Amino acid sequence: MARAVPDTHGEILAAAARQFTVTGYRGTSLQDIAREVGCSKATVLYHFANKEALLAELMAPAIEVLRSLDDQLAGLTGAAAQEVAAQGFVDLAVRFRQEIAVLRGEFPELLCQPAFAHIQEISDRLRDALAGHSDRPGARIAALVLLAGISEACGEFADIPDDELRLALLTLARRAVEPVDAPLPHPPTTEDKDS
Amino acid sequence: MARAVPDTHGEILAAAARQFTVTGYRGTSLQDIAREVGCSKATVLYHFANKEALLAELMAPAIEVLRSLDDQLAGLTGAAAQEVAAQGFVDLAVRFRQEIAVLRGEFPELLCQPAFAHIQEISDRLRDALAGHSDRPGARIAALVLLAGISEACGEFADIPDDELRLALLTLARRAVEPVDAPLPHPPTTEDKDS
DNA sequence: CTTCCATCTGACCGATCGGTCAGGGTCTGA
DNA sequence: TCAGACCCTGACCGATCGGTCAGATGGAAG
Repeated sequence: MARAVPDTHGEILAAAARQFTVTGYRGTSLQDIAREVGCSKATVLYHFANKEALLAELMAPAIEVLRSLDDQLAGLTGAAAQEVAAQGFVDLAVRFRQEIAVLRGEFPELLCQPAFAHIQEISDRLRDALAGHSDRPGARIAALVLLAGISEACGEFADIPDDELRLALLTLARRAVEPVDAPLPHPPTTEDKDS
Repeated sequence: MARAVPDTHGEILAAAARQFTVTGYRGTSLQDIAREVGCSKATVLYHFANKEALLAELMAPAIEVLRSLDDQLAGLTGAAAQEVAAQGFVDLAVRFRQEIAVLRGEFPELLCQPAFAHIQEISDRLRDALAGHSDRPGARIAALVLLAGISEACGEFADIPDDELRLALLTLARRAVEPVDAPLPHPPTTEDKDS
């Protein structure tokens, strides 16, 4: 009753997020987004400088969290780094299921855009942390498979509640990560003080 | 041996494979492929009916192997299904690193093309087998993360020899798969006899 | 020589892309 | 009443896309 304030800006953002996850960034045209919102393509470009700016605003919160995770990771090594990386990334992936799914496959090209500067380096560090900073191929491979798999997968479980998905992914990550430093079967209760 | 037979057909195929893995199917134009081969765009379309036919011929061997894996999987249950699915898919992913990387992210749209009929159902069955045919969310999630992760990742390890990559991925898969109710009745892998 | 056929090409097509632009409504505050 | 900010639009632009087509080239067969 009060007022039907349109909030076209937000509607465009939401429609873009929906379409990007289905058809991908490249595969979604501004026309498609405008059609879903019910406005003209020119309106989309009135609210956003260009298509890239739309994507950047869409991804901003997720990128912010990724950056702070990167800060947390700085200085950590070994099993501690693995645990923080796993927890942090699973949290991030679950919270931003849609946003992360947007990047699906178009990662390499999208990373060239200035809005995503340094994202490549950050995810490289994240992968390195998840591998326990080991250079063993097995550890590196496991880390990459986990990161890619979680990213790819969590967009497809829209029906599973956040908590359940987070728990399942974290359990999986802990099981899948290649144990570092001490491949012995005894429980890893001791945190390493040096490396 | 000094034969200067051009084999333009094969060169186009190889160039397309290379470019698709880097820029994706949608992101690669026929012009791009022609430029790399050193011929005209019309030549590409002389050798292939259209862009989709090029992709189809590129993926045919991988799809054939995927189909036969699907046949092997029929009738298997529990841990046996998990093991066969893991081994089969890791083999396939390593052998067809490039081909699989092509589909990167564009899976949902590409699957609509007639050349890829039933691929969706086959990979659903594969995922189900890897989950030990369990309907527990944890098992389903682990299976999807593994399939997606392995697909995504193995294209990035061009520097690692097949054998090493296969072993690392298989070890990871066995570690990451959620164990089904019934453990393996006998020590796993009486393998090492396969060709 | 002529004929034939496989190969290859430049010119061209319609469609669609992201993006620009001038201008038309609508609301508000002076 | 009017100026100006805000929101929105149709028409249009150049570029590029996948794809078509008539014709040039060159080697083998007759």
